[in-house]
Amino acid sequence: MATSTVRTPAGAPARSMRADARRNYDRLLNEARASFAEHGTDASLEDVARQAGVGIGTLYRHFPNRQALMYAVFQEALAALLARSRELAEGDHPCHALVEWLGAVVTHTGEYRGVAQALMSATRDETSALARCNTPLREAGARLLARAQESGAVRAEVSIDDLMQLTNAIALAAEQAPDDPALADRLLALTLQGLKGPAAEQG
Amino acid sequence: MATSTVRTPAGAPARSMRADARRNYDRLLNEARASFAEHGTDASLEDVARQAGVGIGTLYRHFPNRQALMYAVFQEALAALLARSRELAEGDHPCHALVEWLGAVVTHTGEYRGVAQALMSATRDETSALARCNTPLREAGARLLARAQESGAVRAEVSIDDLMQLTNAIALAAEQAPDDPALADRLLALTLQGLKGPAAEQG
DNA sequence: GAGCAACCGGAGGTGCCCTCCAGATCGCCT
DNA sequence: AGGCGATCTGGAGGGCACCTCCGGTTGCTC
Repeated sequence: MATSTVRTPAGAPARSMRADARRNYDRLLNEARASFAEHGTDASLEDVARQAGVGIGTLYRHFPNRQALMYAVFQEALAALLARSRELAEGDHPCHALVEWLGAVVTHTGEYRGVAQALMSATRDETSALARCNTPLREAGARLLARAQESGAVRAEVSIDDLMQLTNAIALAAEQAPDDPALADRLLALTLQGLKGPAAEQG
Repeated sequence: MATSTVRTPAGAPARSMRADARRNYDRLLNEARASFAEHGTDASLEDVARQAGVGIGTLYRHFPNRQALMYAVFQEALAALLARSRELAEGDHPCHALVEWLGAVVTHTGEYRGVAQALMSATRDETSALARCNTPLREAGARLLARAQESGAVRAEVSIDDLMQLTNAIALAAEQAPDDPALADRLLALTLQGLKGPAAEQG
């Protein structure tokens, strides 16, 4: 996966683009970012095109569907998350690292309302461009989880798929309650510690 | 809250309805139930009306918006959940009862794709008819949680709001992965037990 | 600067949402 | 029984968004 200086969002054109095309591509991407952040990922694509000063046909030329656009927008958040995972993988507190990274996932996902949902459904839909986001995320998470499990801090039965799915679910819950920004943290803490108290029955 | 033999879905007419009106109301409700189950709660309302053999205007007369229709459809599941909670509240295993009830919530929610999401956003939107679903659910959950906490099986800091939100989130995750029906159970189990293993660091 | 491939953009077909109101229908009342 | 008003019906219609398609335009190459 060659991540050169030029965006290569697996489906959007990367190699030598005509100057006007690149200009429009960038405008669209910027406008989509702003629009998704403000109105969520179900913002009107015609609005995005209009705001970008570009015809709707041009938008669809560059991004054949909404998912492709979301993928492109989500790219940099993805890169940041992968970088963070590498950073955390070198620290001394595997469990803490895992939880902190999951928190970062939730935060980044929450930047655009609707991304969590889209990522979740994309998990099982190979055809979606967004599915390509999930694989690297999953692998980054898997490394952190494995380390935490080796250290004994996390139970061995926990699977990375379940954990990522739950994290996405938490992100989704958090974005439904924008007036309670600490919700995500509390839910993650809940996940970490579980419900069980001192006198827990055995399940 | 008088639950007589006649449906009284708080917004849909209850008192003496003309015979033709009641007939259409019932047809619409049945068709909506089927349609939501098959296509999710974002099914076309015009389809619902068409399938019910009724004009679109009639649908909107009875259910001023999609939420009202969802509310009416979700009523019986809601009643079942409340009944189940009363049943479980009398058993001997408070923690087990709580978890089982949460499982039932996830199951019923999952019958209609989209309900989990709608319920979650309705939590913070008083104007929505669906918000009226949440309050009784929350209270039923609160009773079960309180009992589990009194018995010491569940940590005292856990709040019912967080727990319900997380449960909804799990329901949502589960409905995104229809090919893995056990996902919800695993995620609930994860919530119950937490990630922590034998040598957990303190968080 | 000529030619052509790449690109632009918006008209247009489709589908859905929701409103509105003229006409059909019901059921009470005499 | 039959009339009459309140109630209900249904679909036309305006608005919006999606996405496709293709005539016209632009940038790049030689």
